[in-house]
Amino acid sequence: MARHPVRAAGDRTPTVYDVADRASVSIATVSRVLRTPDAVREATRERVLDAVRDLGYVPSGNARALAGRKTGVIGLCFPGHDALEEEDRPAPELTDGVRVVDDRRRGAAPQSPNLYFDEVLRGAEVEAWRRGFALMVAAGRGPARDVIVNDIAGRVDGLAVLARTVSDDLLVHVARRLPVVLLADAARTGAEPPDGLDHVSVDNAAGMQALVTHVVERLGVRDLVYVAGPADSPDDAERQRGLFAALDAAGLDRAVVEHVRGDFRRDTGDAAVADLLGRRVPRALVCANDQSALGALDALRRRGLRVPDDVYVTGFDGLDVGRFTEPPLTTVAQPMAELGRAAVRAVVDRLADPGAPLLSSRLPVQVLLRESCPPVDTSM
Amino acid sequence: MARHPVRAAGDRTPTVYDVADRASVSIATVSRVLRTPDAVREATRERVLDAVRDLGYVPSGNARALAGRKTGVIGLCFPGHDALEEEDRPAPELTDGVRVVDDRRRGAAPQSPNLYFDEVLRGAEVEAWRRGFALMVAAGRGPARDVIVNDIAGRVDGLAVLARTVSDDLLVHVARRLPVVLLADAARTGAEPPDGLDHVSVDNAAGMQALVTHVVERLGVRDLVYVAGPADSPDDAERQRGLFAALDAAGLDRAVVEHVRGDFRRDTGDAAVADLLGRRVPRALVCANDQSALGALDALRRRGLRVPDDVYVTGFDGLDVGRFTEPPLTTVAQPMAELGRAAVRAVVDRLADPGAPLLSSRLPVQVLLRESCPPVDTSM
DNA sequence: ATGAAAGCGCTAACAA
DNA sequence: TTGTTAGCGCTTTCAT
Repeated sequence: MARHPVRAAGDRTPTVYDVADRASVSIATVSRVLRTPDAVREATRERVLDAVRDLGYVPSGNARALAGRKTGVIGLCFPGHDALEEEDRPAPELTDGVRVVDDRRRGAAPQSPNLYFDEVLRGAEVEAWRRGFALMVAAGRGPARDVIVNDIAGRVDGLAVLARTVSDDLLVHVARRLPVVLLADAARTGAEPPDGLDHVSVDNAAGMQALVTHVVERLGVRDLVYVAGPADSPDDAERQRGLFAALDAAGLDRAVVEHVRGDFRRDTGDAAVADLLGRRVPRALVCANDQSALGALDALRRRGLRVPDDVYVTGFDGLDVGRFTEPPLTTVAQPMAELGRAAVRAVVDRLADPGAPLLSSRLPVQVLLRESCPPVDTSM
Repeated sequence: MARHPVRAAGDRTPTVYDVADRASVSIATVSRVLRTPDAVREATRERVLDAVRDLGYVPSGNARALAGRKTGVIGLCFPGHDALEEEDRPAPELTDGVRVVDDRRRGAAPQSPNLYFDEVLRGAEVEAWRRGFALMVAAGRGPARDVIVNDIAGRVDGLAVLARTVSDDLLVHVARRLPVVLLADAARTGAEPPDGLDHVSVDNAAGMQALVTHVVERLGVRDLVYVAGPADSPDDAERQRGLFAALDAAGLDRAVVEHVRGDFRRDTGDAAVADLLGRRVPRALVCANDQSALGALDALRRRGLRVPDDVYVTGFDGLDVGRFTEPPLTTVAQPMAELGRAAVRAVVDRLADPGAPLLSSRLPVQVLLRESCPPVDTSM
């Protein structure tokens, strides 16, 4: 068994010139063999391919991109993965020991990593592959964010950026060089979104409106509490708009709805709700996202309240876990993977036709009625 | 509001030369301002920066990488996302309609996308960011796989590849050009893993052994069924090794264990188990992964069998959903994100010291005992 | 502190 | 069918 890396430390990585030499052809022919094989006589091609094999030649993507004026890469930037960025854990243990731990339920469930971005990323990856592009990702954290985005912008053909990842200024700056599409940029409070960019987002407001309409009109609930997200979240703002729209349409006073300010995380959903429940128990708890709803479910269970019999609970996002909770969680499913795909599609389209009119698409959402807030009132 | 993209269709993207012209300096100075700002007089620097701003200049990463002989990018290759690759769904609807659907539990749960890779990717991304690298991903599908990997290999400084993504030949080929680390390459059946590469994997065998030891020794189970994975899965092979090791150590005949061949997917776990249960009901169902275990849970519930009272069920992977099932799923948690981080770390280390001895590390796993197969027998 | 000039490894005319 | 030759946009000595 080898005791050292495949590549000897002193090896210079071979270039077209090396291959050309070894195959006794010009570098142009080497290039042709790789890019347009049919334009080369069979025998020559074989010789070149052999040389490639013998030398372990891998063409430099950078040189190729430079000469060809395109990279074949699309960049995807989104905010950092919160769960992992905070804890600065120790180096992993490399022991062979297997710990066996009692992990039965105790207290509130810890925050799980944000699955939202994972799915967007997955969708983007799939679409990029289909279109023959590679994908470069940067989940920005901290001040280095702008630097890295700028950096990435210089190595791709187009960029998809999730809202609020980087400053608008930077966005506009790089958009002068390459196509940029903005993802999930919900209605902003105050500032206008950067102009001149393609947008792809999800219809938060309509989804929440449909859900709440179901709750108040179909289930006849008059007493509900909204467990909000962070005050500065555009997503939350949009969802609240939908909430109010539904109330208005049903002729309900907005004041009937109490707001509990959460932060989209599971433990807060839990804490905020636990606090609220000490005072009063509404008929329905409409949560701004699934994580909070999961927290609420936990809090309710610990207080011995039954869902949906005593309280209806709804979430928003459509996380997979929602199908496995007890009871399964009613929610509004966002087409997250679809969002990623649509983003890549938008970039590629813009690349193909730089002059096309600006795109601003909203992907439809879906209300999934499950046991935590069922299609009809089954509590009687 | 703008009705056209920021970048006018005819704009040539500005280069160092344009910036240099506008700032009345040489291109060398422009480069210095960007790379080593302190080596430039303040006034000059300002002028250059202004020009950068005015022109919307973003340096070409490719040119930079070419001249600098390094890209600052690490590549990550893994097998395609199965869930999405199969269905070739229609273009998304762009209507504003919100569908409201009854999504209450009916029958087996559909397959959810493979969360395994998502987490590895997340870990890799975090570590890459920390080390100042960008990450380029390719989830290969189909025959184009090798092509794209080769392609990516040409545009990164190092590569992390999940086992079985591409042919060994290709792996060895590209490893001659840059550092390659192989991920989760479990013991193979037959062929030797490519030599001369760094390896990072997870201790499948030890994990399964610890889990089964618990089942047979602590819980005293003698009648168990193993719901296996695909016959060609090295992961499954390792887990089976662990299973047998535990049986041997407990003095149990391997023949007491019936194998049900599954394929790691939720619906098969369900189908295979449903079939089995028609014939006999063992005391414990040891599943090769969590997805199958989830399917098993479903099948058991539909037959009115109680977990853990009638049957113990265990999984393997440590997916987050396992904490929310009824009952919560006992499993072996793989440090998936850690795997991604370790991979990037290995690549970066190899880059730093090409001559270092080969790395072959196994990350420890953790047995999580939850209600589906608890620490002690509580059924009496 | 700044400039001139030589590449980095490849593609794409244009010639032959 | 194959070779010659300009760049692609940047970094980096080496001078000045």
